Amino acid sequence: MNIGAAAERSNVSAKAIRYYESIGLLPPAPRRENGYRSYSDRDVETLRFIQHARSLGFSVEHVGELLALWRDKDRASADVREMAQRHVADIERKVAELNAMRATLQDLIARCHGDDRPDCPIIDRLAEGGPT
Amino acid sequence: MNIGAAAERSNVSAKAIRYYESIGLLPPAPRRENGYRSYSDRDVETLRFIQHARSLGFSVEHVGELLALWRDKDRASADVREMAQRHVADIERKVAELNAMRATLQDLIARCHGDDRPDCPIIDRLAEGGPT
DNA sequence: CCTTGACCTTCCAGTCACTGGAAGCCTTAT
DNA sequence: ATAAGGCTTCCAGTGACTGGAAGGTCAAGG
Repeated sequence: MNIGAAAERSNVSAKAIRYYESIGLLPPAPRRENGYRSYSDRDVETLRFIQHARSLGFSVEHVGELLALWRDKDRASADVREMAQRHVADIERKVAELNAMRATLQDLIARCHGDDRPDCPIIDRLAEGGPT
Repeated sequence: MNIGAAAERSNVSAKAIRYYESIGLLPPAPRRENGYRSYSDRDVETLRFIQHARSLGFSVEHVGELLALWRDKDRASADVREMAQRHVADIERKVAELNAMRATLQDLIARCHGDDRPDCPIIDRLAEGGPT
């Protein structure tokens, strides 16, 4: 099948597939006589794997490691688990960071009357920076 | 004061200050005879404002709008408040997305024995994609 | 006077994970 | 014959910087 069909079936854009090939995440696809890339059902499975891993927030680099583990039938599940745990820790750090921002902003919003007067604790906080 | 001192006092790197100037977030700093940029205490306040807004997660573009509101003594606090609210909504979307990833991953992790056997629901889920 | 080191200047490249678009070839249908 | 659509490559751009190279400036020390 051509790249467009593989893209549709895997939910990975043709652009992205070429990109993955260019950075070595995927091996170069075999070419037809006309130069078109040719994909098998197996390749589509790989693309789906990538898509799922990406949608869980794994970086492309980590997806490469997950692919290697997937292909390694002798892998230790502990290795996969550890990667997932590290990634969860990463996500939790980001969530904590975002929640801290949200809390600060919501506090400021609550104290801003939000009418046509210029007085505004949000701007004040940005200007002063100290504990308002 | 030179860019290094302004950077130190504002907690914005010299590189970033030049970058902000290059994209028009800051007006071009006046130059000394030797070509060095010269900053006033007022400029440092502006840089601090930027730093605080950035650390609350506002994009550089939005920081520009916040700066404009800060400088506009006739602003309506409602405008500031609305920007902050939009930003909070944005943060909440991201948090929700991250939490969905985290939940899925934690579920998979819980069901992965994580020893030296290869069997692993995490890899299975990535490969199958369907509800495991 | 000269050097050393710490500044400062500009500009280019790289990050991450793609997307958009241009220019051009291939295939299929009308 | 031509039009539409898919394929190819390559270049540029995104956001918000950071790192580094090449070179000018300045103050202190030998």
